[in-house]
Amino acid sequence: MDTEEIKNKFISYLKRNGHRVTEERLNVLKYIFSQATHIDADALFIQMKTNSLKVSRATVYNTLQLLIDSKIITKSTFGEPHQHYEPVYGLRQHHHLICEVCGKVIEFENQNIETIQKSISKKYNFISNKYLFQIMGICEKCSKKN
Amino acid sequence: MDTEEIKNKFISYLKRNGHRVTEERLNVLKYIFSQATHIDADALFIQMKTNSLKVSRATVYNTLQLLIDSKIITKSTFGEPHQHYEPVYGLRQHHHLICEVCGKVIEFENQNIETIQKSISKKYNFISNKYLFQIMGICEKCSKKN
DNA sequence: TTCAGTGCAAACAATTTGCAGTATT
DNA sequence: AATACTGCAAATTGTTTGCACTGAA
Repeated sequence: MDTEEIKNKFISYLKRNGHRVTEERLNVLKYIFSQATHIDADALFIQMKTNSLKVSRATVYNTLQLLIDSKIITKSTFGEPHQHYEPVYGLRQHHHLICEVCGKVIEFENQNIETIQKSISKKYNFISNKYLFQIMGICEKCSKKN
Repeated sequence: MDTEEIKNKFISYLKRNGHRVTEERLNVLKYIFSQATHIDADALFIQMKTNSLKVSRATVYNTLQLLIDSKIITKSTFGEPHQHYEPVYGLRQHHHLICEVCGKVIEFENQNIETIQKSISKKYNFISNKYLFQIMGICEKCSKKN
C-alpha cells in the first residue's frame, strides 16, 4: 500500500471540494492507516494525543467524515453502539465474522457477494455506494470453551 | 402473521428463562409488531407514551433486549448512530438497500446470500447466529432528481 | 411474601456544536 | 486579509444504571 498515493488522493479530494489541507487532517489520515485494522474514533484520538500530537475530538470526527466522503475509509458497527473505521482505498472489498462472545472480528473475502450485490442494485435501479456483509455468532475458540 | 403465536412464543421464552410476564413487556411487543417496519427505541417509547401507556425508557430497552434474545426481533444500524429494531420471527430472512439521500430502506430477499453465509460460517467453524447484508447508495427516485 | 421488574432521574458514552482564536488560501 | 479549521468545553443524543416502589409468582 502506497502511503503517498493515499495522501495525494485525500489532498486532491480536499482541494476539489474547497476544503483546506491542514496538518491535523493529514495526521488523522496517517494514524488511521498505521492501524492493523479497524479502530474507533476515541481510540484514534487518544492514540494521537499519546504521541503528543495537537488534535481535538472534533477534528478527529470531522476528518473521519471527510475520509469517508472521499472513499478512503469506511465506517461500520460491529454490534456495539459506537462506530469503527477502517481503510478501504486500494484494498479488496472484504467482510466480517463477528464473535458475540469475545468480540473478535474475522475478515474474509468472497467474490460471489460482489456479484449478488451488483445484480440486486441493478434490479432496483439503485446506485450502490458501498455494501456490508456481516455474520454474527460464536467463533471456533469460544464455542470450544463450553 | 399470527399475533397470538408471537405473544405465546415470547411468554414461553420469559417463563423458560425465569423472567416475569408483565403488562409492560407485552405492550412493547405489541407496539413493535404494530409497526410497518423498523423503529428506533426512542420512537417506540414516544409512541407508547402518546397512547398514554405506562412505560419508561428503561423498560423499553430492557424488553427490546429480551425480544432480541428470544429471536423475535432483530437490531440493526442503518448507517445512523442509533439502533433500529424490527420483527423477524416467522418472517423470511431479508436484507436492505439503504438510500443515503432520503433515508428510505428497501427490503429484498435473496436465497444465494443464505447459501454463501452458510458456506463461509462452515469454513471458519463459526456458529452463525444471524447475518446482515446491506447495500448503501442512492435510490432510483433520488438519482432521477439530479 | 418475595424479589424481579418498573419508573424516574441521574449517569454515562459517543458524537456534535458554539465560539473565540489560529492558520491555509 | 479573509474565513475555514481548530481546540476546548458545553450541549445533545442514545442508552444504561441506581434506587425506592410495585406487582407477578
